Amino acid sequence: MSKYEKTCLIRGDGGRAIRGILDRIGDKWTVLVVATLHGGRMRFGELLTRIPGVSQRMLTRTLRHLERDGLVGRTVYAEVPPRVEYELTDSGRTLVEPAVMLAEWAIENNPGIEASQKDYDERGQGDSSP
Amino acid sequence: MSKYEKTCLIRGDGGRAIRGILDRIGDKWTVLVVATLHGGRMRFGELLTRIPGVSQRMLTRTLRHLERDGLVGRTVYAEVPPRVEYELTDSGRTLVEPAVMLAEWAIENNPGIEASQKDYDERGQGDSSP
DNA sequence: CTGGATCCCGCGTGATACTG
DNA sequence: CAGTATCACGCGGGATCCAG
Repeated sequence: MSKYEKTCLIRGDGGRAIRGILDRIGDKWTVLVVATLHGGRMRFGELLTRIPGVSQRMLTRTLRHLERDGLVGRTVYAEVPPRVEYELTDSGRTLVEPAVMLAEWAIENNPGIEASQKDYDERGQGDSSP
Repeated sequence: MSKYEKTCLIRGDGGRAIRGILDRIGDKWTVLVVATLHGGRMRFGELLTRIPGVSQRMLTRTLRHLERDGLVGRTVYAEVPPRVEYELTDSGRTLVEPAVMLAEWAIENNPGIEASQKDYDERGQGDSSP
């Protein structure tokens, strides 16, 4: 029995666990937030700046979800100009590793995948006309 | 510089690569299909049976996407009762490994995450009433 | 058996404006 | 600066019917 079959992604739960995680990190911003936060604790505005394209709303949502999951810690400073800082929890940090695995795979395979897509798309058009 | 910073998920592309992959495997069925297909080549109906809850439409869609990405191979047998078999390509197989990483993480951390969620949700309710 | 076509709903996502 | 509220849109994804 291989290592894969042991873990095998789908267990008795029909893949509930893995699906739960994928629902979480599969959304548009979670991974980028975690990745950015991996650089260290930082405040809301900084995240907003560092993550290109994210909206306030989405950043807030994502952070709340991560907080709820116990992957990100939130610290509010009772100051006149409000300051809130976020940081990965220990749990959150453990997520970075598998995420990096995936990222490495992604970076390595993206060219091939895009090529394959292009190939696939072109083939679909030019096969019926001689 | 740590290994993470080297790969760092967000590169010059602002996370395009990783986001591309996440868009792919982040959908509801891709990972389960890949995981199931990791058990060996099998036909459409078999996948439909093995993956609980997936609809015909979604299975077809997912397989098409994976095929387009070059992660899954599709073989059609010109028989009277149509038979189509799917199997992971070499590229597809390389995806299994990082996916398993994630799955292991998911299975290991799911309990903690769900506990954290429950905790978070309860805290939100009972803090204002003395 | 395989899988395309259609209809339909809910939710994720984003733009904008407002509050503390 | 941090966060919420509201609205509007598009797409994922399920059910169902039809075709080769």
